[in-house]
Parts: sequence; C-alpha cells; structure tokens
Amino acid sequence: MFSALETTDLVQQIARQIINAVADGQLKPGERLTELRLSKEFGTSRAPVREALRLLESQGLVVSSPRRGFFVRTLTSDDLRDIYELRIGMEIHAADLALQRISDREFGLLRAQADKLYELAEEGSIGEQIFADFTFHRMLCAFGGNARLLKVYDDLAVEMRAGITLIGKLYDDPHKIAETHEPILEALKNKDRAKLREALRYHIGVARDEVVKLFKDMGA
Amino acid sequence: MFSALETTDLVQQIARQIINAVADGQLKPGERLTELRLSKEFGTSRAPVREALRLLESQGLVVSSPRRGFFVRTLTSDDLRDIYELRIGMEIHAADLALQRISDREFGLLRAQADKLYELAEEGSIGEQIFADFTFHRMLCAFGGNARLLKVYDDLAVEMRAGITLIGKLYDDPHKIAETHEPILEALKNKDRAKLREALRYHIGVARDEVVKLFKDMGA
DNA sequence: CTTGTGTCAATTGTCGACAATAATCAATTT
DNA sequence: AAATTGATTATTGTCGACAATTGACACAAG
Repeated sequence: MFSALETTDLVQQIARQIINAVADGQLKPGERLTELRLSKEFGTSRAPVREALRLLESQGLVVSSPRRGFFVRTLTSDDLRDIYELRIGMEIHAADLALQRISDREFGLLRAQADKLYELAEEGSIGEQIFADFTFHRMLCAFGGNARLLKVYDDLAVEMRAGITLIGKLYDDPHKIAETHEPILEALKNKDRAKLREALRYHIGVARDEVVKLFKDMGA
Repeated sequence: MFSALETTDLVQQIARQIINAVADGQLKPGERLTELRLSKEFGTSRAPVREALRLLESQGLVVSSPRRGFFVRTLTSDDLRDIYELRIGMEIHAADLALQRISDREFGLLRAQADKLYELAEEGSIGEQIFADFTFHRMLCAFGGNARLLKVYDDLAVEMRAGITLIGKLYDDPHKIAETHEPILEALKNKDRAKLREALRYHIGVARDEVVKLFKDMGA
C-alpha cells in the first residue's frame, strides 16, 4: 500500500555520487580524493566518506595506499584488457547456465532489449546506446541464475563504464553493434551451446580489442 | 639490507583475524558481530573494526543490514552451488588463458604442487590438504595472467573456505583428489584446450556436487 | 491467552578532535 | 647547481562521545 520511505543511507548516496562523477569524467583518473574536501562538499563528516571510498575501492573504482589516501583509479589498457577478458569468461559461463534454464518470457525480454538497440541506433544518444547494450548483457547474466556471478559482473560494469567514458565514443557503428546480438539470440533459441559460446566470444572480443585499441590511441 | 618493519595496519589485522575465526569455526554462521564487543577484544576503537567488517562484507564473508549491524554470513547450499559454479567458469577461462602463455617454469611449479598433494594424502592434515589443493588451483588462475580475475578468485576462495570448514571433512579420498589433477596437467602440457576445459569442469564439478551434498546433509 | 502499546537498554550512524605520518618547500652544504 | 637536511603544512588513522534507531520486555486491554 505504501511505498518505502527513502532511507538516507549517507554511504550509499556518497558512493553513488562519486561513481557518477567518475563515470561522467568530472573526476579524472589519478585525481586525489581527500576525505576532508569530499566531506565538506557533501556536508557530512569524514566517516561516511571513508566508508564510501572503501566500498568503491572494493569495486575497483578507486585505489588507496596507506597513509596516502584515495585516488581515482587510473585504468591502463592492460587493465581494460583484463576486465573485458574476464567479462568474456563470466558471460560465456552465465550464458551456458542460462541456456539450460531460460524461460520463454525471459527470452522475450532479451529479444525486446535487442530490438531497443536498433531503435537507439537511429535516434539514441551514445550514453543510451551504451546503457542499452550493457543492459542486454546484464540480463543474459541474470538469467544464468547465479547471484554471485551477477554481483561480480556488476562490479566489472562499473569499471567498464569508467573506461568507456574516458574514450568518449563508441567503438563501432551502433547498427553493427545491434546486429551482432542476433547470433547470440539465435544460438540461445536453438540451445546451441557451442554457437552461443563462439558468438559471445566474438562479440565481446571485438569490443575488447576496439576499446583497448582506442584507449591506447588516447595515450594510456 | 634491512627487513621491512611490520606495518601495523589495524584494519588488515582485524580483518585477517575475523576471517580466520570464521574459517576455523570459532565464529558461527549467523552470529552477530557487534562493533563494540569486537573493538574491546582487539583493544581498538570501533572505527577500524567497522572498516574491517565493511571489507569482509565486500568479500561476502559477512552481511550487514542498516541499523542492525553485521552478521557472519549464513551460507545456503544454493550459495555454495553458485560459488562453485562461478569458480568453474572463471577457472576454465583462466586455464584457457594460461594455456597460451604458460612457461616451462610455471608448469614445473604446478607439477610440483600436484606432487605435494600426493605427499599430503599420506601424511597431511585435512587443513593442509585443502590448502594445497586450493594453492594448485590458484596458481593455475595466476598463470592465466589476468590480475582482475585473480582478485575475484581470491574473494571466492574465502567463501569456499568458510563453506568447507563448516562441513568439517573432505568430500573425497585425498589420493583420489590428488589423482584427479593429472588430467588437468596433461591437457595443459599437450595444449589441448578442449580436454583442459573438460578436465576442469569435471574436477571442480565433482567437488561442487559433493560439497553441496554434504552441506545439505548437515541440514543447511 | 492473545494482541497491542509504551518503556528501556543496546547498538549503530555520525561527528569533531587529536596524534602520527607523508608531502612540500626553503635553507644549507658539497 | 644538485643534493641533502630540516621545518612546515596537509592529510590520514584512530579515538571517544552523542543522537537516532532498533529489539526486547513488561504491562495493559480485549
């Protein structure tokens, strides 16, 4: 009947704001994050800021060294390669699990999300396209039914988003991106495990190579 | 010339002690962890205890709900299944990467670790056997060369260790466990990707099924 | 006996303060 | 001029304190 009242939860709010600031590029890689400055900006004490930073550290978005403080993580092209490489492994595995248990309804949701990619290729912003693409892949992972895997995937997503933001553009033509999801859906529909594996490996592998390449070209 | 002086780093020390206490069964699943009690035991204030608990939460060893505090995570058999399932995916992927880049020296280290399993099957404690087995698999992941993957693997290891401790015994004859590593090494030596994948899937799959079964039998 | 209400103790979330450490920069020496 | 030393400042690590919230318990009402 009633909706839950919004819980203040300073730590979460602070963490989210920092995440967005990093993803939007307002906070640059390597930038120092002093607790005092942040706490003043948020109008809180240092304690919740510290906890938020620790949380973000566990997600890999910031790094810290003892007695020196926190810094926005500087992604190297090697880091990005590792992240995408790991994503390939996890997503293939999740898809493998999804293959065995996906329902018609869930498949329909994936199909709809893929259709959305075509729409956005016509009239969407880059940010919308990235988000829609990410949503598709996250749904696939979720349908694998492994909660622990999904948690790791979400952590990776934060890092990928940070990396992509730095690049500032898509690595490919949005129409092409939309189309490359078709083999994935097809293999899923046909319960063809090998094809599904290959489709994902190719699809994400292309993204990995392009993102790493663009990142290197930027001089990282 | 000089050896490094021991860094205090309260948070790390506290976290490690709690990890061990959980892994050893001194802290039981579902048990409440009040900050005040812990800080008194450690002789510190609540601040570093809080941070240690948050760290452990990110590793999945404890859970927290706002305003209610921290509790030792209660693993369900579903959780354990998810964890092992994820481990299969990650380790197969890591092995896949290792296949392409492993050096003779690294292979030798794996061989030596496998030999150690045979030794310990004769005269080692259960704890030693578990640790040696885990070390073998961690080495394999490390040789994949993906730092991000290894970090996730280490987080998973903490949870697996907690689960195994709860069970309190090995899921199989230690000789058998030692032997089942042979196909993995063989596939690695022959650079046979498919065989390697299957060997790992089988090897860890057996562990998963047995661990989950034992866990269920205990009434979880 | 069950249900609901009010009170109280325990615990968390947050805060400001202080000491220890690291970075910065000027002064001194080679 | 370059390098080392020393003083200064900024920042973190840690602490104890307080207010807000939760859960437990006793008590009253039906």
